[in-house]
Amino acid sequence: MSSKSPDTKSRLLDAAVTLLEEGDVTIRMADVARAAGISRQALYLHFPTRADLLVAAARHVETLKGMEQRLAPSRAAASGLKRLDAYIDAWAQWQPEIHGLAKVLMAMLPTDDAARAAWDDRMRAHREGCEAAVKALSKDGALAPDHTIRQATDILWMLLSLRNWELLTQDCGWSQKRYRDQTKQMARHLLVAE
Amino acid sequence: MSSKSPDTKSRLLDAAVTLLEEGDVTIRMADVARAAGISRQALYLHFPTRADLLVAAARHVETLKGMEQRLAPSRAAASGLKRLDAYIDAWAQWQPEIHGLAKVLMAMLPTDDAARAAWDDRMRAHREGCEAAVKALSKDGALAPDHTIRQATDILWMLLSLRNWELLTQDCGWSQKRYRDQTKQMARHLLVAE
DNA sequence: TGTCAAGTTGACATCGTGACAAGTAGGAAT
DNA sequence: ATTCCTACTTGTCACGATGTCAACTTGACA
Repeated sequence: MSSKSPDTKSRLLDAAVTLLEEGDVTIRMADVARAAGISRQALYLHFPTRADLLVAAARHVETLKGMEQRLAPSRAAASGLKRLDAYIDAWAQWQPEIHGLAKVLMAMLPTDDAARAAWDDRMRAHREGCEAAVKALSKDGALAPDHTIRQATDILWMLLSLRNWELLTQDCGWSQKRYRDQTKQMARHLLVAE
Repeated sequence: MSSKSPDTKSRLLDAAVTLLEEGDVTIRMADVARAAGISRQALYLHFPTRADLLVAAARHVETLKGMEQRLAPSRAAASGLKRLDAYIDAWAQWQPEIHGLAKVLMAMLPTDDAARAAWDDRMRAHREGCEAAVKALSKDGALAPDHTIRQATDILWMLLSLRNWELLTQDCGWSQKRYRDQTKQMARHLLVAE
């Protein structure tokens, strides 16, 4: 599969991720190649299109930053409520780190199918996390009775969307801590039975 | 100000809006010109850049569809709660109509300053609507005590964001009615004192 | 020594934006 | 009747970014 030189490939991905994290939204193939110290043409040997590169970068950043480990506290939580809180903790910490990349990917969604696929893939993974939290609540009998599992998952997924994080922290100027605490509280109001 | 031929200009805007509503995301200057029945170059006489055109289209669509009138029921509402509901009604009806345009504009936000300005302008107007609803609630003593006006406005604004509408109706498959009713209910849970 | 993988340079096609120039049709001014 | 102006025409061109193609180099391995 991934022939070529593996370290060059990851050097390219690292370079892409770094540029994206710096907020370079108009990231060009030439930029990434230069940042990784190879020629623009060689970049095409590893990633045939710009979309391929960005999609790979999106996956790379997750393994790079150990998303799995961060979710461990949530999975291990004793109660549904704690699981929900722990998931929101992990997610709130995660969001600013992937913001640069997410912005670029989001901008590509309307026009680029590959970006759309990568995005949907990541969002589905996130949705599963939401669903697990909702199910844990339900198991405890803590889920508000006016919601099905499906519907509650929809709501939590919406509440925790990247866009909402962006809106509250960037546009409304909420601090990271405030985002986290308020979001937890909102999740409770929306999902948890009194 | 707007010299040239006024009817050509609005024909161009109509054409742009129509194309955008059809969901043509990769809308090109040539497409709009052709749809309006003039040459591509003439289009540049009216709108110097693509961003100018799209920004004008964004403003055009609001006057075209009478956003002002639709907000009348909200403004006239007798209680804070009714005002909130009426505002959500108007907004829920509005969102699908501007979705195509909003998608294109949103895609331009990261790179285009003019698009950013137009977007911020629209969002600020929307935010003022949210704030008015929150203030009406507060006046009735119906606002949940753990929120300032500012904070409650932030939350309502987030809840009613276009992205959330998109997420719930497109990705989660909620019907328009369900979006409306659920959103009303969520707004109550988040903002209204019990 | 020959071969293969990974990269190099350089030229090129394509597409959309936007600038620029020169020409034309029709109406209004004097 | 002529002149001027406005809105529009056609045509050309520069630019920037993506992606393709061909020919050459270099280092490792067998």
